[in-house]
Amino acid sequence: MEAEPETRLRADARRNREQIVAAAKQVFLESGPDVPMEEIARRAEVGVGTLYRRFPDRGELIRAVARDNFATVLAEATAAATEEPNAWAAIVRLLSRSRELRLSLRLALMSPMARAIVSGDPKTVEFRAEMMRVLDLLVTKAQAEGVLRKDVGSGDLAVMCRLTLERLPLDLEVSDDVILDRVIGVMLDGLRAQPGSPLPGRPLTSDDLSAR
Amino acid sequence: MEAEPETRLRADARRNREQIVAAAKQVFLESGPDVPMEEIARRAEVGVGTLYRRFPDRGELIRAVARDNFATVLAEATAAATEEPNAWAAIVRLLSRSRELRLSLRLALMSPMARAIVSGDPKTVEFRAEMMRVLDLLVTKAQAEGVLRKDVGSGDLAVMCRLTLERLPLDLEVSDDVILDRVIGVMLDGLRAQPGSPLPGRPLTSDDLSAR
Amino acid sequence: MEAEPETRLRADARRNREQIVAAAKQVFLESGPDVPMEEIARRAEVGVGTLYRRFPDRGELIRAVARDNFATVLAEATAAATEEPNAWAAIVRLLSRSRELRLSLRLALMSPMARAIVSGDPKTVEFRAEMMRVLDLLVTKAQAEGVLRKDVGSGDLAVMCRLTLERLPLDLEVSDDVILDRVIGVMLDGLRAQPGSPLPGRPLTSDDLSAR
Amino acid sequence: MEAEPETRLRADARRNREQIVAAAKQVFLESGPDVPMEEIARRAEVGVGTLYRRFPDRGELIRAVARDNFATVLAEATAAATEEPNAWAAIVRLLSRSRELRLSLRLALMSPMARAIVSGDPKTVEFRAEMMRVLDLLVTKAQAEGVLRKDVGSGDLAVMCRLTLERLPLDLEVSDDVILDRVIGVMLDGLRAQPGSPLPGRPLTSDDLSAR
DNA sequence: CATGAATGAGGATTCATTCAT
DNA sequence: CATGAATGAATCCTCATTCAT
Repeated sequence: MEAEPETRLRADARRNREQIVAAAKQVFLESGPDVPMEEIARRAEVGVGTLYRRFPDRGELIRAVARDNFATVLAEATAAATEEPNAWAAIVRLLSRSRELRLSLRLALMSPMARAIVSGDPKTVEFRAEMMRVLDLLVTKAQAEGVLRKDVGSGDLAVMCRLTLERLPLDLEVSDDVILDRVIGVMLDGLRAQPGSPLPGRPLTSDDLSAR
Repeated sequence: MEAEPETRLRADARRNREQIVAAAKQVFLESGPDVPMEEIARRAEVGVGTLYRRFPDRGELIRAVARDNFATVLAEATAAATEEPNAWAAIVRLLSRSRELRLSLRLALMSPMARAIVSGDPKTVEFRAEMMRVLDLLVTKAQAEGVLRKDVGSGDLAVMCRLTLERLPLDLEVSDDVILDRVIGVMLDGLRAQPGSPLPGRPLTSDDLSAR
Repeated sequence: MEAEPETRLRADARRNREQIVAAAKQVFLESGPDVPMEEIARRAEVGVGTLYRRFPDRGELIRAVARDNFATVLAEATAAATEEPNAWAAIVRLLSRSRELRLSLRLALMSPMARAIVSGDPKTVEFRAEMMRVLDLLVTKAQAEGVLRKDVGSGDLAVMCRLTLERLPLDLEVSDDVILDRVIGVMLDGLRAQPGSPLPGRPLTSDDLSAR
Repeated sequence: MEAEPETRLRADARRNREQIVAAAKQVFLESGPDVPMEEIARRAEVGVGTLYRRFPDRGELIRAVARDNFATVLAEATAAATEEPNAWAAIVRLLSRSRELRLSLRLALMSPMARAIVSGDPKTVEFRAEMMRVLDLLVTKAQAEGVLRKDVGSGDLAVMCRLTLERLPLDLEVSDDVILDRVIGVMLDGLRAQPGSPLPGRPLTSDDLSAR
């Protein structure tokens, strides 16, 4: 799903690049986006030099990891929209299954620095646009199906997805997944078309989430 | 609401301490928990030396900021429980008003390092215990009132509070607050005692959230 | 002769600063302007940190050394102009005695990088202006005295001074000083008002040497 | 004028070698002898690998560039001695025309490191010997012609040539060439057999300039 | 007791050189 | 043989922490 960057690389160089991104993702998750580059290189079983040849600075690496995640998230969203029998099922799957995505976007959440880097990336904008396109569709359809309450928009849905990506602060007895699944359950119930209390404001659209 | 540490300090020393914690909170929020100590000192209009006299190392400072936040959060929770006419109203207020707390606990969420430091602090355990005590009470009462669905526990409520503390990643057109208020609305509807779909697992209790 | 930078520094800090500049001058001369900062720090008997506190980067240090040299050169020029009985004698002394200055300005001659840094410094401009002021005076007076040929200007003199600052490439049997004194002798003879062949172009003035 | 090294190389290999030396000369001049090898390779439109095949290390490359310059300088000196009608004319041409050589030897002047490498090269010794042979001849003849003052030797002449190779520090309004031509004019006048003041010491011979 | 200087370990980054393709 | 990738040592620079003033 990635595009041009690694278009023509010698076979081994490409493999290296992938190893590095994978290692970085892992290490960032474990220890935050400030881990020594050397640590990342070690995990990727590469010399620091190689890492730097591929990613001129930490920012570039962060961007690469983020893009990689975007691709995964988008793929899952598209799959849900495509494979599920109806839109509501897709939404349920998206929120629930995003458990598998939880590991991903957390990167951008960590340090303000990382946040800034990712936000500044044009690819981020692209990703967001595509993601919202998918969500828009789902929301419209699910509302037509009569299952989704009318006063929510794709923007609201996006925010809920985002929230479930959160890493809960501590090592708990119960796993993050179990816990979040319950919260998601509550949210899904809250999303159902029912007498429920009206939400403040108006449905958030994809436009509401455009940066700035 | 702070406790013993600064029990007996000369007036000016106490003022220093407070300035430092305030500056640290601010700076941590802006630039993450890795900002140079010197930066914090500058903001607090103190020399680094003074900062170090008060907080022997960065960890101590992070702990102090966290404790300060705990105090605030707890105060708000207690106030809600006390002042609202019924438990459900208190819960609504807690979730909604936590908007005012949003700025607070984010600290612990930033770097894995900060997380570790805060978790390791006995005060954190104390805080959590007290907080859960309040929530337990609210949940029980609200369920007795017949408004809160029976299959949620104080643990579930805690997690939802926590989620609303999240800083959304980007500068959006619509403010974080507005957005989160809508999600909270959905959650509250989902929390109502209604035919809604059963949640997975069993109600989370305060014990389920004990660390480790 | 240096001005504000070290205006109010604690006694020891000031001493450190001076030690560093002295060490840097020495080391730059020995090994060029690319020597490891650590080497300079070692020579100055300071930690690298201290060096960096005083001179945020290598450029700043180079600038400081250059300014220090400017002061020395200017002092010598002024002294020559003041103390010698007539302008010709001052010129002779300037060219000959610049032997003592030889060690100095070589810095700027070394790497293109160093050159760039020094040229970009406003203090360099100031220095040059003052220096040319002195030379202008000397040239005018010496020509009035009838000793200096009429077709040279202060610019020409400046260039000759500059050339004598050159470090001769190799370790020779005969010292650089002896050798250069002879060249200077030839130049001085060539500068005398005499039938000698006319020089190409017109006398170089201080303006001709203005940068750009 | 180069000798054995590339005696038998395939035509394209030789071309490569020449491109590299040319690029290196250019780049050294622009940015000093510490430019990344990769930069040189790029300019020569070769891979680093190729560069390293030809010149096992940076020193070797510097040496090659220096030797190349030596050849040029020597050729010019010989031409002057041969083609000019008399020795004085040859000397004048040598000093003046060395304008064309100015670009050359500056290399050795840059960093102490480069200096060391070049000095250590046996070819440098050879070059110097040949050069001094030519100068010796010129000096003797020019003195016999009665034009050159008696108290200078070939060593003095060599030093003057060297000085005119200097790059003047800054971007001036007037070009380096014009300026240096005037200084050379002064020197030439000073070199004329005339009552001028006696030079210090004794004429420098080629021996005086032997290294060490 | 406050201050800001000094220290030095640690992490980022570059680049000479080697080596697989 | 040419190429460009990989390596890692060397150097820059920052910042937590200590200590003299």
